[in-house]
Amino acid sequence: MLDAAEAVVVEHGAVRLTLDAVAREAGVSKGGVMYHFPSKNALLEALVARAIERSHAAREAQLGKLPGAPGSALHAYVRASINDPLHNDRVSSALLSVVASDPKLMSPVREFFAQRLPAISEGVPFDRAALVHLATEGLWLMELFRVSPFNKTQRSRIKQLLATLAAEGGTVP
Amino acid sequence: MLDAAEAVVVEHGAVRLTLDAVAREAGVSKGGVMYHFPSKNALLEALVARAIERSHAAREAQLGKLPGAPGSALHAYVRASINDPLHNDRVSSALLSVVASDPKLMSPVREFFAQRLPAISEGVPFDRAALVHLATEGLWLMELFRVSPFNKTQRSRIKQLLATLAAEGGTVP
DNA sequence: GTCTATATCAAGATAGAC
DNA sequence: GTCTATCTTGATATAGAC
Repeated sequence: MLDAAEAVVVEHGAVRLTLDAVAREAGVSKGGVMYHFPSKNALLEALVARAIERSHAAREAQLGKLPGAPGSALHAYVRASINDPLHNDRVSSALLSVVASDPKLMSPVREFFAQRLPAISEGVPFDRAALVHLATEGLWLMELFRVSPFNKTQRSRIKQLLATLAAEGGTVP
Repeated sequence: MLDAAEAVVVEHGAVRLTLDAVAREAGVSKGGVMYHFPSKNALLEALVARAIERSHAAREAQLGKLPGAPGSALHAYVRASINDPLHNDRVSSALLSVVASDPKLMSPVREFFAQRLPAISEGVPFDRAALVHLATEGLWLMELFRVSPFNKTQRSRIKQLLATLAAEGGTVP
């Protein structure tokens, strides 16, 4: 059922995430959908929770692949965030614009960000953690809204730059 | 009329930017609103254009206040973006979530970003321009969505860091 | 130019049969 | 658990009077 909802969101955007559309996609009727989710907000909440969980998992996975040095948590975060568009990104992307307009739906997202900062900052000076975090998030969000002005070459250069900064710091010319 | 629409957007969010609400705020009737804007999308387009224009003007204003050294365009951009919440930010904030779900409305925004990058990159190495740009945009967007995990102290430290990097570059520890 | 009245529609939600 | 049918609401948009 959530899979069907995600499919709708990815395909048509979250604005057109209607109970009808989910029902059609899932091969059931509206009534069937509303048995599982008493309201549309409940459905959105579940989608948000899932996206957060996946994002967390992606970061953990990257962390497992890196040797445990200072800055590795930050580095893992960068690697997990800057990737070729993954399924979860497409879902988050479409979701964000709808979720953002409802403070109640945003609150788990806010908490997610609040908890992530200390986790990725571990063993790294504040300036470095903040800068890398903000730039990574900036790229992610700009790509989410499809307003990133960087081309493929520039993007991979940025990717490299952020990875280096995350792992060792460095000088910005 | 646009002022009324902005007032509604700021106060109740763009989701509730209805023709009724605009009419009430402007002190006219729905018919009156629709005389000026044939459709709701036309109204949104006008709001987007206005927000873009103001954003551009804010940057120009900062640029005028800085001595013309290499990196001053980037520095001016940082100063214009990182400020205590201005009226235009509140409008953009509320607008973005609605506009983002309509590619047609997003296209002027996309163009704005594309044209801004070369403007603020002038006379600055790519790495520095990209990093500062992304981090600034990251902070702006996170604050837009109220998910920034930084407190007041941290924020002003970041502000200082970005200003320094924009103006002279530097070392990230 | 601005108003009122109305058409039209899409969507969330409810109730009760099966 | 899932379906159909129906209610209700809120919003865009149109038509035509003033």
